[in-house]
Amino acid sequence: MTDAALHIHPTGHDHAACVDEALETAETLCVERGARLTPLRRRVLELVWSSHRPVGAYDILGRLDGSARKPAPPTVYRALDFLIEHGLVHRIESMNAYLGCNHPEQSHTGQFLICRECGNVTEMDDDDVRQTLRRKAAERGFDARSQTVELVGLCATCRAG
Amino acid sequence: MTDAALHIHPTGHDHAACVDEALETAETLCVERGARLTPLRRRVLELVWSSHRPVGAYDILGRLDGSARKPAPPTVYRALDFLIEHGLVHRIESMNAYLGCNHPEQSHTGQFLICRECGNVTEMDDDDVRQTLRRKAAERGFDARSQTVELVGLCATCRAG
DNA sequence: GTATGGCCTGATACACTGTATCATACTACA
DNA sequence: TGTAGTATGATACAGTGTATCAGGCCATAC
Ligand SMILES: [Zn+2]
Ligand SMILES: [Zn+2]
Ligand SMILES: [Zn+2]
Ligand SMILES: [Zn+2]
Repeated sequence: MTDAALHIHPTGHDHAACVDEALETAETLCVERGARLTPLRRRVLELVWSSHRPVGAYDILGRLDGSARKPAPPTVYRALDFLIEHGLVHRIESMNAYLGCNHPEQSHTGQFLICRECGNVTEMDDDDVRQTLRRKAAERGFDARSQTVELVGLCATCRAG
Repeated sequence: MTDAALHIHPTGHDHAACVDEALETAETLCVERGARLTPLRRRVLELVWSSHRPVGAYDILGRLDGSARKPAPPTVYRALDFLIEHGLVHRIESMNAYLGCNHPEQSHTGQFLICRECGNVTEMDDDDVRQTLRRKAAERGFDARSQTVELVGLCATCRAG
């Protein structure tokens, strides 16, 4: 599972540490909330975190295949639903794919920066942006309850390279 | 979709005028640009404009059926690609559906206010929002080239009603 | 200890969304 | 008229997501 293709993040950071931290945070959070991070859900979360690029549900499904049984689509989607509900994973709407969140403490919807070159996605989670959108919508009489913000462009690394 | 979402609230506006204007603007624009707004593309645009709610590709496909021949999916998707390319239609990523644009003069990507009650969607196209997002992304070294902004909430009418 | 109820997973089948590919028809222009 | 480019028809398939029912696991109550 240490597929090199999954670790092409150009910053050369220690991604194993990202995964470890994400899993540990998830454990802690679920204990606090009385939510059950079952082995399956934990495994799905780990697979979502296999890189900083969004992962498709069927990619996850395929990689779960290594286990004894061959799970079916609902298995993955249910696990993803759980993880999303607890803020551990975000869905990238424009890609039909899923991305791990690295600060799931408070539930939120971030803003996503999608690099069209390397495919990496980073989350902004900027409160100014959130408030600006809320206000601009309110000026038009619209009460915004959830926000989807996804920007496509070039990340710092790919601009430099 | 819930029953409520299927209900178009009675804003009482003359929607036939919306459609007429949209089609006329499209005609003009395509002539200016040397683009060919063929009967099929015009019909698809008309169907997208059948309401202020995003329309699915297969909904369009179904309604095209009234014609002599029964078109296939690629027919609709190609027409939609053309319309999107010319800014006449936007794709709502979070709904896998398509919405007519009422100011397609300059190509743009707007911000969409999606009412979860009535399903109507209005476009903001606010330059402050656009610039704020560009700037915030740039602060993180990210060069944003396109933006997807979709807010879900309650429209003015549904809040009042 | 057993029963009950809730939650999690397995499994089948299907619905919805979008694309690859090749063939045919139409348009514009030389 | 011939030809190149564009638009549509048609078939088949790929990718994404859900409905539904059945079985398994675990905690609490009796
Ligand atoms: Zn990492
Ligand atoms: Zn990049
Ligand atoms: Zn209207
Ligand atoms: Zn509404």
